[in-house]
Amino acid sequence: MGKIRDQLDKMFKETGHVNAYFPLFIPKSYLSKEAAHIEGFAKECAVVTHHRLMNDPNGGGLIVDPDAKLEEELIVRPTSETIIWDTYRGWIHSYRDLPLLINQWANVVRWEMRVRLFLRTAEFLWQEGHTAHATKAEAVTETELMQNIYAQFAQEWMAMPVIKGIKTPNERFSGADETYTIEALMQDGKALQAGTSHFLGQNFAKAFDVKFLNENNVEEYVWATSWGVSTRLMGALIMTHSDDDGLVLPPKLAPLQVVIVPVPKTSTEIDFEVDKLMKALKAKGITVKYDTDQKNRPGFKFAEHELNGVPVRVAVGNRDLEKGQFEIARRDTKEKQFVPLEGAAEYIEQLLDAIQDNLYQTALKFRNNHITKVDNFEDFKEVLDGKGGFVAAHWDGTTETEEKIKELTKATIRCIPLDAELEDGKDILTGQPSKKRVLYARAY
RNA sequence: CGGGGCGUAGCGCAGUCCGGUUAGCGUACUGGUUUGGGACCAGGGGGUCGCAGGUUCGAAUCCUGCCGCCCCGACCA
Repeated sequence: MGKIRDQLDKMFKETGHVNAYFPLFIPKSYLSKEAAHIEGFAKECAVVTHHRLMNDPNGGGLIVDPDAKLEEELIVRPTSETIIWDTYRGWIHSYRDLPLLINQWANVVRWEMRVRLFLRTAEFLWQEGHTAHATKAEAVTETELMQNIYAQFAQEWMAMPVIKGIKTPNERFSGADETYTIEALMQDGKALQAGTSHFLGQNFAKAFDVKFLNENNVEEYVWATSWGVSTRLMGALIMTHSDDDGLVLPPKLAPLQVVIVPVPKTSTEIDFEVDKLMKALKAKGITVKYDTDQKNRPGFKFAEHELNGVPVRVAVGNRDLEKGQFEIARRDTKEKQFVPLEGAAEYIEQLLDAIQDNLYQTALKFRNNHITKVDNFEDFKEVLDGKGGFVAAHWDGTTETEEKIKELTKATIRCIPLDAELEDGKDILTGQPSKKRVLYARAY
């Protein structure tokens, strides 16, 4: 997560955003100010009702002190729009205060009924950007910019292809006018929403009365966006690349990029060559570890580092030294190559790039092979139950149809792709006319 | 809250149906020999068998109640 956070943070800052931190507790009254917003989150809020514990006079141990009830309950933030917009009211008065481009890294709580490691946990770390703009066009541009940054990060850093699209009204963020999404496909054929960017219109500005004077001295409500990705990305990373031998990490995000395993054990000659290689790698900014742990044998170490997804393994023993070479293995394909001692660092540098690229290409091929066009409901069900993945089908644009299909098949509309071609067709369920295909899938 | 499953050594498990030696195996631990794909030999320790009642000469095992965890359903990034 460290490298994920650092890189995203860098990309946010490069686009003019600054970090800030807002309170964990949100007074209940704030949350209720935006109607759609509270409707979406009310069912999954952790609520603070008391501020003190005491010893049970009947000997039952620690209990909540009934006399310490709060006048107004506090909600552990499920997201921070309300408390941030309440704050923005005091910060924004003039067009000169805009745009306001703030991001925060924070833990949030959504009291889910069912949790799933990495993908859906009651508490999770995420970043949430909250921006305020003078015009609608500028806010929409910001929303699209952040979707693009997420897509770029997913593809260039996580080696995970994503589809950029917008959500249907039904799947939209509570309180948004439009939700932009990046959708990924996991190896089991299920889709995963990997990041969202919301155009909030003036909904929160109106709910929290955030106005500014424009250049013509006319008072207007400000336009808003919010956008976020979470530790869910770690789940996405794991489920996109891993295999039966364990994790497979893209070199750009691997905490450890190269591990060197001495075999049979360390010796002065091996140490000498390894030291040279490590210096050369470090000079290139490559993270490397020399695994001199005496407890385990080389075979164990090989397996262990594969399990942990280390992209490149270098093995070196006396036999190699006699031949003046290292054995270099890549995690993604398991291929081994003997490489001369001189120039090994350059070889590894290129290999890391090759692995990064190969992971992306492999995932892209899989994803593209799992987008299936269907034109009737029978085929639709067959693809969902068999092949899985995204199903590109015509939709009549109504929430009723979307929900009916969800009820019948458990598939939801993941997004309306931004690059969807205009094409006359008929809704697979109702036969009503449709102008473009949307992507359905069973999703996490 | 409904349906299903599981609680036995630090961790992972067998034993429970059909009650009966001292409750066992793997791993971890210690020592030595090893080390080119998850080593071998030896050693010793480690347990209120989830909790509470009950049946019985005798309960990890049968009965009743309770507690905890996991999976599936309604929710969701």
